[in-house]
Amino acid sequence: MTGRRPTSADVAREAGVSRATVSYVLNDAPGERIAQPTRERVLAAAARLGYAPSLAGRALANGHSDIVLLAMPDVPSGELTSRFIDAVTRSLAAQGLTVVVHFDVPSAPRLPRLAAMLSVRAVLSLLPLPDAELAALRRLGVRAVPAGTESDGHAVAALTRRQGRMQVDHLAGAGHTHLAYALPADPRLSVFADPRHDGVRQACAARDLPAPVAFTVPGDPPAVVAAVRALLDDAPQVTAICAYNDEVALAVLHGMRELGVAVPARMALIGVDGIPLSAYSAPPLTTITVAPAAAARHLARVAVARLSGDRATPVPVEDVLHLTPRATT
Amino acid sequence: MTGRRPTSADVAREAGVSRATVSYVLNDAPGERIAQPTRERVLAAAARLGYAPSLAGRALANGHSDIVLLAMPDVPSGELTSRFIDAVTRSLAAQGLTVVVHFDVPSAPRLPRLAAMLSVRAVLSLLPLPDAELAALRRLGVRAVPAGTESDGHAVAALTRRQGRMQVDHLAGAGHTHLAYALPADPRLSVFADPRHDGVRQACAARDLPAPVAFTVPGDPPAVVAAVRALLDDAPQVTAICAYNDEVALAVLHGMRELGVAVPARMALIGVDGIPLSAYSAPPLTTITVAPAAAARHLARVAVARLSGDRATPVPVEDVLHLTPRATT
DNA sequence: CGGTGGTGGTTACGCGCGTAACCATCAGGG
DNA sequence: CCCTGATGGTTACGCGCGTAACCACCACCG
Repeated sequence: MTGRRPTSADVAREAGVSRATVSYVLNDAPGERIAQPTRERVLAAAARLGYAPSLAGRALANGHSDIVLLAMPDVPSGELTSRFIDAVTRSLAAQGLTVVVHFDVPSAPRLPRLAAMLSVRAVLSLLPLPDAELAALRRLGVRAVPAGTESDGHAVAALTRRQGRMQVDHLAGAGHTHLAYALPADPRLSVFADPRHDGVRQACAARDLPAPVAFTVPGDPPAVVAAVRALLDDAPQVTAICAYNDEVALAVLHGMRELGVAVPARMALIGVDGIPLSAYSAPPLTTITVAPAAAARHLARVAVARLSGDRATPVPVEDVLHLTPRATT
Repeated sequence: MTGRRPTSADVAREAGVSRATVSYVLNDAPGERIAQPTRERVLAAAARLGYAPSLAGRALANGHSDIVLLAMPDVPSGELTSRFIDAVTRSLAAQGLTVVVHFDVPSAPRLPRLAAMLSVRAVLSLLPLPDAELAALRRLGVRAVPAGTESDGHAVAALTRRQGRMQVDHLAGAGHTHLAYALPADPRLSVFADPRHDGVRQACAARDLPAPVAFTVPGDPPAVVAAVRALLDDAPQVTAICAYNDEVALAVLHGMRELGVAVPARMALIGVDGIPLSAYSAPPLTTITVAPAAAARHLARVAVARLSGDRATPVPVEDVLHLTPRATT
């Protein structure tokens, strides 16, 4: 009694039936052959004992568990990430699947090995998986479901590109023609920064504007000032900057302030994310605000839909992204 | 061959030995009874087949898996969180344990049930667990290992309190005697905000200063201005503010700017965290910088040490926290 | 030559579960 | 009265693994 968790045999004994009956009842067997009173006795006994089936036993018998492994890439994770995990967990739980998160830190068992060990039902991944891992997973008979690939409209990339286009739409609408794109220094962010850059380029091309001037914003304040000065010297025709995100934008803003550049008179600036601090800069930052809950729901829906094979009807983009005009444009 | 993953029986056949031998070799059985040439044949066969033991089978035989469930609280997670997960994963992997993360979102199977299903070795948790969950886990025979409790020096609380004390040390050292403490609005943050508040109070008491005036900083800009104005009106003697973290500090700074209050001349301000943006405000923010990697290692070490029952030798606090003096003090 | 003690394996079993195959009981029809 | 067909269960087996118990073999000693 003490410490040992109850097994289906305990439930069977308690209910006065065989173990098989317990199994049939608790799994709602398709060929329903158990009488109602018996069912109820079993359910009552299970409840009384606080019975929870052992995943190990079940996985062994079934050949696979009901675990879906969610592979998170090695990128700095923020609110969006945790909301995404939340949303995925929630919607898969509704299908009886349990989500377990694996952070792809350069340590720890590699993804395929862990997937094999857990006998997972599928591997879900927000970003495209490396080809090598994909192949290894397939070889193990594991369903790998990246939320899309670059070619067929990878969900994250699509959303990210869209943000870049919205930045350009706003700036071009205000009459700007020569734009720059401010990249973050952390190379791990390129999975997001590159598609956003693409979006900016595409939008410029669509409007017959010259290609945006790309420059990288370093991590420490003096270097930021130097980078901004270099941009002003090298590309004096630029009058507006699309920043990778609000953090980069606020760094650039700091550089402008240090150099005495008037914002937005001489240089307009727009970010992405709508972090709380974007409202508190001097001047407050214009940005493309992301509704994290809606974005996460959108991405989770795409991912989960691919799990069942079909394509999701995406959340309308207006619910996920919208322009927050403030004082830097 | 196609799709089916290899079992230890496959390895045994391949190596021309019995399954038991395979098991002994691969687990490095303590009473080493297998000859070296045989060992090597088995290891080679396992490698050739890409064998990975099934956790399900192993868990069933052992009565428990080698999984440690890391329970993450429902708090906004930042860089520290992911670094902590990384550090824990890394150090437990060294002990042959696999970390699996469960995000305590209000959906999804509750922690005790998931722990039972996975036959986990232990449940690790950064913050103290609710008593109800703790009891449920114990009843299931699962070792629950919160990284300390409030009473005996809970690791996160200790670190957090320390930050509050460091804030006061700096301000009092500069001659300030009447302090305020700026609380965040999000109630989920109280697990961190409260101990930090404690630290501030303790440090004030230790120096015979009056207790700090607490006030809450709301989420939207106009409300922030109002809150700051209220503080200035209600407690005009206050000359310095300890903010819960840099975000709160930057919000307060915005309020000061809007009200034309001179910082630091009329009001000094200090944050906690050392987020990148703290360097880019006008004026740049003085703060208690947290080295996220070191902090995560420290917390992970405490948690992992408790798993093996003993107490960790903590990382020297100077490696984790240090003062970054800038222009707001 | 019989016993004795290693050495290097093998055989046998059970962990908790799902499920195919089987069986007891009873009502109804020929 | 026997056979048939439901109905409502039960018994038996195997999933992949760890490990206790067992055994074949050989060297050595008395």
